[in-house]
Amino acid sequence: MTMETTFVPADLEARITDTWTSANAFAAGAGAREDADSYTIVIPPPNVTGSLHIGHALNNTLQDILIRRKRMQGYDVLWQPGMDHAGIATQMVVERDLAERQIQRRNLTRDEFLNHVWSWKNESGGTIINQLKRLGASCDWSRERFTMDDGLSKAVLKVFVQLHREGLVYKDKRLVNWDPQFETAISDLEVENIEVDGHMWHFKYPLEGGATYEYVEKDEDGNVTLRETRDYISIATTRPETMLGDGAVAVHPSDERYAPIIGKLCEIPVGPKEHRRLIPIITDDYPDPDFGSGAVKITGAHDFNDYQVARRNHIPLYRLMDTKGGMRDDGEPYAREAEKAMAIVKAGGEPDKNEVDAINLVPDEYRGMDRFEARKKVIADIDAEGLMIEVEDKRIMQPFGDRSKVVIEPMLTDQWYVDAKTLAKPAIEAVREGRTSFVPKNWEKTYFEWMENIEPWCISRQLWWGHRIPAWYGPDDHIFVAEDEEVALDMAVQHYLAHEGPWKAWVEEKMNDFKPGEILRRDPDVLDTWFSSALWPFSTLGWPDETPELARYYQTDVLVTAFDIIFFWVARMMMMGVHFMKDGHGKPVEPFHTVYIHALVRDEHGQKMSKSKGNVLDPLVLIDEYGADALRFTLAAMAAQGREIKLATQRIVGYRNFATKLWNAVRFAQMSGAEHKTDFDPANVREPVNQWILTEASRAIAEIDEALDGYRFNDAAASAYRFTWNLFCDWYLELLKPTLNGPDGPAKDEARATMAYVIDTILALLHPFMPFITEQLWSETEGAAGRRNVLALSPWPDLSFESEAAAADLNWVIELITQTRSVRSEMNIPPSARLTAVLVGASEATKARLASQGPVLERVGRFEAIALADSAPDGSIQQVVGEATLCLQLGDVIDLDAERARLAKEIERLDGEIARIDKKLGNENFTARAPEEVVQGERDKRSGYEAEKVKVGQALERLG
RNA sequence: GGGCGUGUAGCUCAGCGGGAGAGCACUCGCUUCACACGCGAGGGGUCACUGGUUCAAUCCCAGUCAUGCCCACCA
Repeated sequence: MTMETTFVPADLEARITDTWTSANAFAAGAGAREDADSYTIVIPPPNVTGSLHIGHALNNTLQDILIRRKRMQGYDVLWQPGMDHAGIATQMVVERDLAERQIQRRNLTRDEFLNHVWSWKNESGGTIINQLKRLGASCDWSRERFTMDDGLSKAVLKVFVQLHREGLVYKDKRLVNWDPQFETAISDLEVENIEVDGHMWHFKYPLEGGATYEYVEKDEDGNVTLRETRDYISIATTRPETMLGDGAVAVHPSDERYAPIIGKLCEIPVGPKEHRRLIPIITDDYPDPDFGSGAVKITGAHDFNDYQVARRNHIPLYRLMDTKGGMRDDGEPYAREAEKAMAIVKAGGEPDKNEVDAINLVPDEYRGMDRFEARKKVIADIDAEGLMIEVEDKRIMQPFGDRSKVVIEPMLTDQWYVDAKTLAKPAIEAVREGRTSFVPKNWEKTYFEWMENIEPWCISRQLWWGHRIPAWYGPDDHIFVAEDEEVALDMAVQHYLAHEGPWKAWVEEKMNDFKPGEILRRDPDVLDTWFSSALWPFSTLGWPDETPELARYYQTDVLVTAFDIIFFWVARMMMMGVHFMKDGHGKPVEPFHTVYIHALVRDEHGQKMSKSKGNVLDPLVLIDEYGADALRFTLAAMAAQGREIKLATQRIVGYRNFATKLWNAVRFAQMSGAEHKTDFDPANVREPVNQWILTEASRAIAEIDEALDGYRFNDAAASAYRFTWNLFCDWYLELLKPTLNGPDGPAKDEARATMAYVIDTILALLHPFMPFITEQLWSETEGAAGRRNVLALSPWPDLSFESEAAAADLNWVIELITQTRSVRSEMNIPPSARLTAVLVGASEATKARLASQGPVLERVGRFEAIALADSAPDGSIQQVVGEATLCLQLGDVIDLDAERARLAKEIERLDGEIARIDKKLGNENFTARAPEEVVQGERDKRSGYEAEKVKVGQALERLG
């Protein structure tokens, strides 16, 4: 076997992937022990339109680390992959695609369009799956699922129908967030509120018939600051175009300024003068008397606050806009429509929603106008009449669609809702009682906060791509919800036959000559994408069928995601999971017992990565350049809990170097005859250096296990890094060199075998982090080891080995060499110079160490020889190592002044330490109240420093 | 307005009651027979500020300042 000096990831990543594939290494249960527990993670399904960004890379790296370790530990592992159909995103992409071929969706039938989507999906969709494979994600790819698959669609239907039957899904007409670009409703979560520069316009709403009143303003002490006669009420608004739909003006009941005109009518100062609408001045607790003029226009159909006020006060809701956000262009001429509206106002009482909705209160000259154009015209018209009081510049919060980026309109429409409040209760309990817990724990607060204030979830979307709502409407618009049309039809027939009325005879007649679709119309809307995502942990396992996979792998273990998905997805999976999944006793089974929330990845300055800023790091480019292993290790090493990840390519370079280091260490071991023995037993190891590295390996394994069990990926990565580089490479391999270069014999054999064993341990420990290079190195050493398996299916290291004696020996060796190097550097002794040294005042133990470790010390410390002596030779540099003093004999070359200075500095340092401890020990409160072992520890440290100081002092004396 | 978080070496970050750490950057020295994507040795920090608890505080508590994010209906 020959290995290049540098590890080139691009050459072997594809090959290693093939190795895993042909070993079937990622299949559910691969390599599992008999009677193994299951370990399941469902992937957060990426959008079918998606491509791998750095957030995906982090998310899937962390999952893969968990999965690969559990697999190696012998669990029955399933990492369930798949994709989300991403309703709006996909429809958008396909529509754009079609537009390039001069095809408009509106010119296609629904089925034609859906065919286009499916063929787009088959040709261009799902590139992210291959990108995940490049990252090394060890999902069971044979089980890939798609939220629009037959099985998952069946789950969606069942859930919708059952929730409807239980009254937890219902249809309602209320204000929703409307996206005028996509012409669909969206949920609260899909709205981003962004602060933008805006204006607030103050207008006069004249009182009916030119009436006047005494307007009085007072300061806090009740002194009158303004008194004037007014024939108007002052209204402020950020959205003048909605004035056309005003239903009232509201003031606070305690606001004395307006008390004289409560119950009177005022005029909306827009539209043809002869048909200005009059609206009542009412009281409500909503207006804040201290804000603006204290009077608020109430536009119930176009503002969420106003909607509440309007409903409370029986004010009609006038819809002004069409689905594109333009001013309505339907109905009768404005004059006629305004009369209808006035008739309603005069009649009083609760207006019929549908009747009001049919009224188009947009003046004729505004009809069909874009909403922003209409705003300009309203302002200009009012200004021209002299009714504008002022324009205020103001930062305002404006809602935008998270996909379309256009301004969202509150719109009065019929939509389907999930009663989230009811479903949230048991989902809150599950977390409250610890059956599901968040890591880090503080995210539970965020979860509770949202779940306890949850609003009805709008689940219908006016799109074509998605799960079509299984609701059918009869000729009288009666709703029948069922899993298919046949059942719905049965329900309808029974319904109509059972109810006397105009439709009974009609149905009886149709029954004789039935044509599908003649009696029932299906709801055209589809469900919110997140509705199907909410079922992902069990729908992917076959539910509603009782499959073996469902029994085996549900409940899943941990869900790994970023905090921005808690509301969209985690909360909804919790709601659906506890509602639909029950154990044998009917108790809810949560979809996962742990939710691990990781950070968002930022650029190196903490800025959000975005195309416009040009600071996007593309994981695929990084993989090409540095290898998937380097990227993965970097992400893991930086994934500390509770902190965002500021990713700099410098770090990736550093971990690429780490991969190269590992590569060369194994290369060196191979060249040195490392022997991978399957029957290697640490208990039979005799040499201290080998016992020491096994002790350290054992510690590293324990650290990594503990860290990964606690989802502290960064700690695990740091332990693996330190052990591999700073202990194994920097010390162990160096210390082994004399033996490896020496004569054949038991010592060399043991070195070769131990070295090979520890390398296997390192490869296994690093495998979850760096699967490619470790798998490659594992196969490089195949011949000697007689490997049975790919590393991915090999056992996770399980070593408990400790030799205190060996650790003490080697720590002494390391200290001696380190100190000598330090002295060399300080005294400008060339690294190449081989020194002669004697050890003075050595204990029996140290003498024994010197005897056994002598050759190693000489080689690694670059000594000509180290002998024992009773006293320090003249003209030597002395350093205290433990209880002994090492004297470096330099003859004439020694710079006595420099050496005196060095020793004096050392004494100064020791004096400082001793003084600090004395201060502590001199404090009676400390000696009396601190734990005995802490006090004793300080005393021990003090005597150590004291002894060292004596020896350094002696060395100084000898210099004269 | 509510909630969560962060301020530690030039930079990016660990640590979190008893001797201030890592990586990168920096300085110095190395053609040491695995590796210059390397080896060795260093310099560099009133651990934001002010109080408090404690024998002991970078760490716990309170407040201040700075800074980031999430949620929210001030027209």
